[in-house]
Amino acid sequence: MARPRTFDEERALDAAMHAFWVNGYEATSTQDLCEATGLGRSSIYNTFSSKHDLFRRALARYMETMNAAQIEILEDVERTGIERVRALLARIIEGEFEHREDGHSIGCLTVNTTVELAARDPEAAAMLERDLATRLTMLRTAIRSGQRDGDITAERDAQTLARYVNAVIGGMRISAQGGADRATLEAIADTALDALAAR
Amino acid sequence: MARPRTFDEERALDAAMHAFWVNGYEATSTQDLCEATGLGRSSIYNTFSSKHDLFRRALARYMETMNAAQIEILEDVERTGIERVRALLARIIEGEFEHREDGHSIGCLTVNTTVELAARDPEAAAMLERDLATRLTMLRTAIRSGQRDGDITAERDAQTLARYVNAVIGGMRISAQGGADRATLEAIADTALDALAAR
DNA sequence: CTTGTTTTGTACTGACCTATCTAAAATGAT
DNA sequence: ATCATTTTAGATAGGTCAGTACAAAACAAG
Repeated sequence: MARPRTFDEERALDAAMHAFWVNGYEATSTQDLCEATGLGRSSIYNTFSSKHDLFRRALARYMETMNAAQIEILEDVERTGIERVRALLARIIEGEFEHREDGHSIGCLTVNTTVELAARDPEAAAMLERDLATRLTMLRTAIRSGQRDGDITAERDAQTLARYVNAVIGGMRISAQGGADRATLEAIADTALDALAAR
Repeated sequence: MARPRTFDEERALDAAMHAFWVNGYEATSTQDLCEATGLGRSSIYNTFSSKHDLFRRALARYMETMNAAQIEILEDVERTGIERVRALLARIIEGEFEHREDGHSIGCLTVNTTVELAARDPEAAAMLERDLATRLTMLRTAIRSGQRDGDITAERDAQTLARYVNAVIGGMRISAQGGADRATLEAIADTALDALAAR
């Protein structure tokens, strides 16, 4: 019994997420967010109560969609453990070339947020910590599966290997943002997998 | 035949560099820079003509000091190739624990700048590109030395391995900023070296 | 001690920042 | 059609931003 919204909240959230993803938190003004979402200031502040709140929701949404895509790869029972990790790295390279702006990779919002905000925004830090934990769990599962099958080395425990793969992913994203081309990223991924292979 | 400066330009530059390093470019205001350096606005604008210019000089200084320290490790003829790379990774871990603020690692200014500015600041991007090239050259040299001695795998070319090590370093710095402790970083480094080892 | 030059502190400028306020517009329920 | 409620647009507020203007202070050279 009141005026209905003329916009889709999730579409607006996606647009805001993209804006933060491309330019970072500080460099994205509320004016930028209005233009990115197509909403007026009132609508934004009415729906998401502040810039910081909107960022939190955008980050949460990014984590959800990203992890949903990665869990499918890492729990794919059709593949062996190491093949799942290889597929994950391939997916990440693909993502770096899907999400570009002016010929540059925009990287990964969680990595970008770790760099920009983790030290001075406890809420963002807590979200990143939880997200890291779930990603490590997914990785550990795939890695343990590979260790059981014998194609991933059993000389290091799954948690260590998971943290290593996670770090390599972060490094690949930085490399992509630094201008690395596809062949370079693929070579990094291939080399990184050498450390996982059973020998 | 005029009033002399009462401050040391290089000390001021170091202080500014540290401020940018901790908080990033956008989140460091000119007021912050005054407080960090102890200079007044006039002195800052008189010496460094703008915030952006000061940032450029701070970044250049960071790159110089960082690369000077790393070249010593990577060209240490007392060590084999792989030991040099191992020493480099150990040095980087050490650095992550030397440079902290409120219990958080402040990471690496070049990585932070790649994330925050590379896409929209062509000058910073050019500096980062040159810096990457010199770091890859240093790494390649050490890696080639290890390949000649037989302790680094010859199955991948030195350039690929250099890019891999560089990516791992970036990933370790992200991990550190994300809260990884020393043992975790050391385990990542050890695992990463498995991909370099001749087998 | 005067003159010329540079540095320095402080006040200021105009733009942009996040966020709010106000009132008109829109719509479902009665 | 009227009412209650919400969304929306636009103006506004108060603060902070990078950068400048200006005059006082500090010093070296003569």
